[in-house]
Amino acid sequence: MTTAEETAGEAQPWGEVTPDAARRLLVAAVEAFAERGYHATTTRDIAGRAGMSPAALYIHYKTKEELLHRISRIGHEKALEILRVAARREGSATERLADAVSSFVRWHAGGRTTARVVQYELDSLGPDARAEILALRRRVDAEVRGIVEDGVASGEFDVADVQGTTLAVLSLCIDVARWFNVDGPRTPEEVGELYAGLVLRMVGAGR
Amino acid sequence: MTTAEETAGEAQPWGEVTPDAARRLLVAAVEAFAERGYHATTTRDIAGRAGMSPAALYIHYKTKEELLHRISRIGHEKALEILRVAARREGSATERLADAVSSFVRWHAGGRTTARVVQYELDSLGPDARAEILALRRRVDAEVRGIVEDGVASGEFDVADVQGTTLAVLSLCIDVARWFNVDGPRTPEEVGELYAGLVLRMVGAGR
DNA sequence: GCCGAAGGTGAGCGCTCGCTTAGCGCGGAC
DNA sequence: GTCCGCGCTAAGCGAGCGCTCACCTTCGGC
Repeated sequence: MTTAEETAGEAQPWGEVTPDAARRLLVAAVEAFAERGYHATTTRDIAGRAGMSPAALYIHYKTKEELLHRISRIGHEKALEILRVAARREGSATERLADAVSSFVRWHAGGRTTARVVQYELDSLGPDARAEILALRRRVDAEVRGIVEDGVASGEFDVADVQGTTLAVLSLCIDVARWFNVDGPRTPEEVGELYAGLVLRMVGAGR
Repeated sequence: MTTAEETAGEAQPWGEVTPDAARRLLVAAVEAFAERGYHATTTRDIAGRAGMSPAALYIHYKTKEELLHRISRIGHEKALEILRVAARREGSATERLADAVSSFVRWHAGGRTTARVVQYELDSLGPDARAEILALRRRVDAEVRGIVEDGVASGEFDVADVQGTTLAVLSLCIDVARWFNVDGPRTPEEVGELYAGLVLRMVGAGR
């Protein structure tokens, strides 16, 4: 039901997917997977949302799972890039962590449709695709852990369990995709600001 | 594959479900839903895990969805009870919040099988069942918010956005069910302790 | 003007799904 | 001993699934 407006919240989404018909199918799949879940979505539903016949899907994708795989990889790459930009900018560890959390949360809230699929449908992938995505997740974890370690080294942060705290920070951000409601009282920007402040407290910044 | 050991981590699970055959089916459904998700689980799989024929399921439950509904209600009631006990014990808001978080997290980590179904398969319920469960969730939220409000009133906590912070605390705890791994490096007790400390920092306790 | 490739459709295959139905075995009442 | 009723099974129904196949259109190159 929401085709243009909701996905427009994401910055130029899926621009790298060509040709046009393949992108329309992929966008339709993202919406359907986010609404109903991978297993509850039919190939007929995806094709119908894209305005095509059921058979058209198989011209551009070998299986329904390949669609999920493509969505998941592109989404994880986008998430990783967001964190890489925040981690590599100039500034203190405090500033970089706040930036990382607020932009990561904005992505999960604003692009909730995509983020839901990316974060919660991993188990529906086969072993090989799943392993590839898990490797991307470890790089996501490493980016955040790097900032936390920098802050501990510089004395800005006070963290006893770096790995556990990093896990908690990422977990907090990712779960936004589960509960965030576009019609709710908060904008993605507001949640990003709130969460950045909470995370700085979690790492003991500014004590 | 894991029948006795994993569910044994939960305290006397599903003791209220009778008769015995109905309980065995329900436990089998919890395991299957947690492993594969509701839509990817077949009624034949559930019956098979319980050592019965596919038709046996329909003697005790009207539909597959009724199984999920029962699991979800019992699970939410258990979660709510855990928080009620922590919220109503004697002690400062700081002590009660730490208790609530650590016991809530222990439940999500130790009973990850159940918690996964309870927290992540809500969308697979029909509108009526879903509305009933959402009412239980609001009560869960109210319990935690009550503790946070008490802490703010007594001056123990420093929280600008009580509702938003409560949401974040619950979100952090719930997401444990997604990432916790029984074979991982941490016990449920360790995660509970770690998270209680992080949450106290989030609410600005002991500054 | 003709041709081949690319991109699409309508029909439908084989299969498995949730669920139903007819009937079997067996323990307790009398 | 007989019979009832409960708990269960074997078999299978109609429907909808992922996916395929034979065929049709459109269009750039020559």
